[in-house]
Amino acid sequence: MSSTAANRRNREFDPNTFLAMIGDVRKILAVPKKQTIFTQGDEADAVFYVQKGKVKLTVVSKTGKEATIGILSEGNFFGEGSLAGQALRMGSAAAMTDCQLLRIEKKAMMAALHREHAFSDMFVAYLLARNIRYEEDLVDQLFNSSEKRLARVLLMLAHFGKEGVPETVVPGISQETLAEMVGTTRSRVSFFMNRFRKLGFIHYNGGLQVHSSLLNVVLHD
Amino acid sequence: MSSTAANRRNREFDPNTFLAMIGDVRKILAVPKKQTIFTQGDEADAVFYVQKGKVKLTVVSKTGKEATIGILSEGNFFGEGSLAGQALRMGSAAAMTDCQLLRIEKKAMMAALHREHAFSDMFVAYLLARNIRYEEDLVDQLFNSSEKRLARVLLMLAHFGKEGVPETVVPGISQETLAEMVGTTRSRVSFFMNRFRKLGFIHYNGGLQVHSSLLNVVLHD
DNA sequence: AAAATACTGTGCAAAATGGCTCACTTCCCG
DNA sequence: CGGGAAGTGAGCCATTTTGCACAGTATTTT
Repeated sequence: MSSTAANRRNREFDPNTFLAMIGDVRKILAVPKKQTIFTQGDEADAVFYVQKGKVKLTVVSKTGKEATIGILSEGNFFGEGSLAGQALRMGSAAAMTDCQLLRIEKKAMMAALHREHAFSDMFVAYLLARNIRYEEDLVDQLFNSSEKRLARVLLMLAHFGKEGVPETVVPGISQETLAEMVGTTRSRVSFFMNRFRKLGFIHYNGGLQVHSSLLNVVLHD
Repeated sequence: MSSTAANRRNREFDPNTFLAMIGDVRKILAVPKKQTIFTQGDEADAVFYVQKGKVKLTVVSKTGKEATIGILSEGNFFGEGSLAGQALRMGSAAAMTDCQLLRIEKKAMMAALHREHAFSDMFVAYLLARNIRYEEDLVDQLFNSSEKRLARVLLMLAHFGKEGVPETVVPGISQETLAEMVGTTRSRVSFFMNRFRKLGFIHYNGGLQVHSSLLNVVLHD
């Protein structure tokens, strides 16, 4: 459902229109896989827009635990906290694949939001979609067991519905990362993944294949 | 921190300016305590703005469990999902106290967002603040035990920092509701509340008093 | 004021989860 | 190519959490 929103956005605003609205085209970053984009505690003075690739957002707690807040694909913003007055990054961002990012200075972003109706409309649409997504994640945490949460994360990572493809591979994502997204331990993820595999919900073929029947885990009592 | 953002908003946009921007002043609702504002599954064709009072947002799962997504005070919007294309309400909203609400038709809202820069800026600021709040809630769920989550919820409900008041009373909120917000069972809430009381972190005086020392529960390992 | 309805404090057994450890397997880098 | 680092599958046990159940205490309602 968040992919639906993303598609809607992409139809209306291709990256080029986008760049024109911001004005400064020189701030396109090519970030290689695994490279850090910003770190928790850094000064926050810019917003990023993913043009290509996948970005992982993480937070580290005072006790050293790590959580993964989200994995963003093209068409998404991150680091928007800076626009709301957060002076420091509340989390870290890193490239999971080679990425092409647009770095937008806070000032330029706010100016564009004032100036361009279309841009502002688009950003509002993005924020609404993001809100919905966060709300869903939160509800998921409040309602479901770690097993169901894992199933849901896997389904979302598989990009179901995109072009009607019945199943898709998730690029090398570790059980550790899955555990951080689900909010549980790696051993638990290992345990459930094997259960899913034995039940035929997922399949290893070089990469990881998620079968849509995994939905049953989420939907069933 | 979300109250900080709310204050900032209120300084810049008082309800009257607001009304002028929307145009139609006749849609102010007076909602008595406990009354339902909308129900999960209803058609979603309007956004609401809290001018006065407290509103509780809840979601019911397929298995009948209930979760409380948030308790909103004045200065907040709710039901914005409708603007993002959600045709049906994903949750329910009910008045916890007598409320004064502004009901804004989806069309009027979107028109105002197009037309008025100031209004659009304000709404973007609101959405950013809301995003931050959701992210914090999510991180809290991923990191902390139910005891710490309860402590955090109590602290937020107590509106700390508002005018430097060291402690505040939470109006009649049941353990059941707290459990729904924290994502645990009522018996667990009862257990922790008593622990907090014995440790002097909270206090019953007719209403519930939350002492700032409760912060220690959240901060300590 | 009596009856009906919430709400709260506890207790307990069953289930789920967290936190480790250890042995293997893969993958990447020098 | 070899070694080291990272990732995975399993098992074990202490805690935490759930899911009831019940009795006592407020609150409302009539």
